[in-house]
Amino acid sequence: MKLKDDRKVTQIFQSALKLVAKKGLSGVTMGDISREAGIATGTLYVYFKGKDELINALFAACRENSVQVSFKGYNPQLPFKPGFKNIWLNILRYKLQHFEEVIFMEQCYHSPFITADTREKAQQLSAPFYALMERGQKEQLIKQTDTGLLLTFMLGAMNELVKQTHYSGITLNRSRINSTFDLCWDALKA
Amino acid sequence: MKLKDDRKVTQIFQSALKLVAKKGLSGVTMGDISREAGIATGTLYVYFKGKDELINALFAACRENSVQVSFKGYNPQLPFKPGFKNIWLNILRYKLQHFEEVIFMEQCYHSPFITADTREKAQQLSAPFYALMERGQKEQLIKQTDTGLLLTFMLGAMNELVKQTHYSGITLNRSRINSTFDLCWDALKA
DNA sequence: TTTTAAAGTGAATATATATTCACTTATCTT
DNA sequence: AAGATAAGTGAATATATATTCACTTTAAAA
Repeated sequence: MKLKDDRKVTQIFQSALKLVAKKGLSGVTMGDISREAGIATGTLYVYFKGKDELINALFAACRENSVQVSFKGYNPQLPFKPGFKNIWLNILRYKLQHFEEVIFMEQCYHSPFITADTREKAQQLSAPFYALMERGQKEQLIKQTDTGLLLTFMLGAMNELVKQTHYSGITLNRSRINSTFDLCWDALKA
Repeated sequence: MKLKDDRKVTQIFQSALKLVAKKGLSGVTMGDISREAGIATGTLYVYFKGKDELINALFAACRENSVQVSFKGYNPQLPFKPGFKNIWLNILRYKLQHFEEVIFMEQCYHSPFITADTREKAQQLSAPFYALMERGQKEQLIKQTDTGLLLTFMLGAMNELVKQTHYSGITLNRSRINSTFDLCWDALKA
């Protein structure tokens, strides 16, 4: 028999992301999403039990995807700084290319949609980032401050940078990206 | 005859902030707000034309207040770094003490509630911050990078730090605050 | 090709939420 | 104290939104 189409889920997700980035979580209805995705409202309920499940699934998917992409090409054998920059660039590129996800995740953080379970699973995916900072600290390259604080500082700054870049319409060229990296590195370096 | 009570507006604002921080903008209803404020739903409409106006007014009030507090005690005659740290501390303290506003502002940024006009007026209040960074650059103390970028970096990092602090339940003691300042300063300094 | 079951539909329904309004209460003025 | 006006109320109404379901379409299996 016919099978649920993965591409359709992607399409639903894309539509939801686009709308949330434009109108915020509070401004998006199931009707909006289905219209944007070019499907009937009822079809959303074929794929998801309801709005809550849709939002939670999208949240989880974004998180998994972004973490997975972040460590692409990272080789722990290589020296710390280039490895760190590699990951930093992966994160930045991902956020720039998936601006809508940045906004969506931010909006979700304080919404009643995201369940404790979803939140917890997302948090668990942070482990590799903590490990990275700890390595930098062991090698005396990174400040001996609470790793949670360092990560939050870095990722918070990056998020806001991505937003500013998006709104100002500036395209980050290589030199601009490098000077942005220097801001981060100078902050974190021991 | 009787006058609309300023304290009641404050009470409404406080209730809205508290609820938005807990449930997100999408999860808060006019009924919730009135219940939390201990008044009838109809009373909200004595003070505000509707939900939109309430949210916009709150947004503007938060923004004005935070900017005003930021420059408290700043004396441009004094050297840059202590003046900068003074402002930085003002901002951090404000955000820590008004955590709910941090969340509210973040949630609002991509909501359909905030009008272009409100947004513009908020943006105009940023001028003193830009001027501050420009001064630092003139004195060769701050990196010669786009001031918007520098500010975004700093404020984004601070926001996220405040959130992390809040969730982890850690109280920032003096030494912890200082090391956090060092992260910011090291990032920005020339 | 026919059969079968899942995928897809969208108008109808249920639910949640904003807003109104006829009325009550509080406060100021004379 | 009486009259006048604004503030406050909350049930009733209007509106927006999520969700359902009887039905149609599609595609795999027989």
